[in-house]
Amino acid sequence: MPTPHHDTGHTPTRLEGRATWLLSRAHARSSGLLSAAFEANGDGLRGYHYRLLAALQEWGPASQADLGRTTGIDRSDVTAALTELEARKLVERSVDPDHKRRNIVTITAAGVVRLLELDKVIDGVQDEFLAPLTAAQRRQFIALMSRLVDPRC
Amino acid sequence: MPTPHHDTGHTPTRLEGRATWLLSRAHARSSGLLSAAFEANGDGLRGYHYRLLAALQEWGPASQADLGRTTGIDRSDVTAALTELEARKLVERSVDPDHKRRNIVTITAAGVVRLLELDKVIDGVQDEFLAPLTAAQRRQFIALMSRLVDPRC
DNA sequence: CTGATGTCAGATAAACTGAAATAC
DNA sequence: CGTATTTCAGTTCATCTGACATCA
Repeated sequence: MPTPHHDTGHTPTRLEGRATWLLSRAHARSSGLLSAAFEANGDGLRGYHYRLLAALQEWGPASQADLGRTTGIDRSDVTAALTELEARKLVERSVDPDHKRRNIVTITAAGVVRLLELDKVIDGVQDEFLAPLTAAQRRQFIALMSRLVDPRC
Repeated sequence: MPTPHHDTGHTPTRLEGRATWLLSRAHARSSGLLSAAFEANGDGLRGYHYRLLAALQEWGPASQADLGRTTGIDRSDVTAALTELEARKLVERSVDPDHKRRNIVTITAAGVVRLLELDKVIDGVQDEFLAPLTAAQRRQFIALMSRLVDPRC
C-alpha cells in the first residue's frame, strides 16, 4: 500500500482529481460490463449496433449520414455496422428517391423486438454500473454528463 | 431533423437517458482532446505513460504489478508502457533484492520534469472538456465519478 | 504445489483518417 | 465547380486474454 503523502488523507491527488482519468476508468468499467452483457446475450451485436437501432426507433428512418450525426458514430463505421444489422434483418436500406446517393434506413419489426431485448440488457448493466450512487446522484450524474456531451443542456 | 416524438420536447429518450451511452460519448470527446494534446505536445507519450508517471510520483517507487493495480492498467500493458518510458529515461527499473522476480520502478528527475509539463497539458484539456459546467458542477462531477470508479467514496 | 510476477503474442471495440465513386 | 453521401482500407488507443517462465 504505497501512501507517502497520507498526512492530509483527502488531498485530491493528481490522478484522482482529474476528470480525464476518472472518465477513462469509469468508461472502461462501463464498457467492460456492457460488452460482457452483449456477449452473454447472443449474436455478435455490440455498442454500435444498439446505438443505431435505438436511434432508428427513437427518431424514425434516417439517412446514414444523419445516423452518424445523431449517434456520434463515424459515417464509415455506420456503414459497416448497418451492413451487419441488415444481414440479421434488423434494419433495411432503401435508396432515397429524392436523392439517389442517399440511403434511407428503417428498423424492421424484428429489429424493434431485438432492441427491446437489448434495452433490458443495457438497463441491467446501467443498474450495476450506477450501483454506488443513490437515485438522486444518478439523476445528477446523468444531467452533468448530458451537459458535457451536449453543452446546450 | 428527425424528431417524431417532440410533443413533450424533454422526454428522456432512450439513448440520451442512458449513462452507458453518455459515458461513451463523453469519453470519446475527452480522449479525443487528450490524444490531440499529447500529439501536439511532443514525443509519442500517451495516456498510459502519463498515468504511470503520475502514479510513480504520487505514490513513490512501486513494482509493476502494484502500478497495474493502482492505475487500472493491465500488467502486460504496464510492461510495454514502462519499456517506452525507460527508453526515454523517464523511469528506471531495478530488481527488488528481496524478491528477484519483482522490479522496482522509479521515476527519474527527467521523468518528474516531463510529468509537470504533461500536467499542464492535461489541465488544459480538462478545462476545455469541463467548460460547459460551473465550478460547483465540476466538483460534483468529479465526486460522482470518483464514487463510480471506487465505491469506497 | 500454489500463487504472484514480468513478459510476449495476439484479439477486440471504439474511434478516426484518407481516399474514392456517386449524386446533387 | 463544390458539397454531401456512401463505401473501403487502414490505423490508433485502450483494454483484455492466454500463455509462459520465474521465483517466493
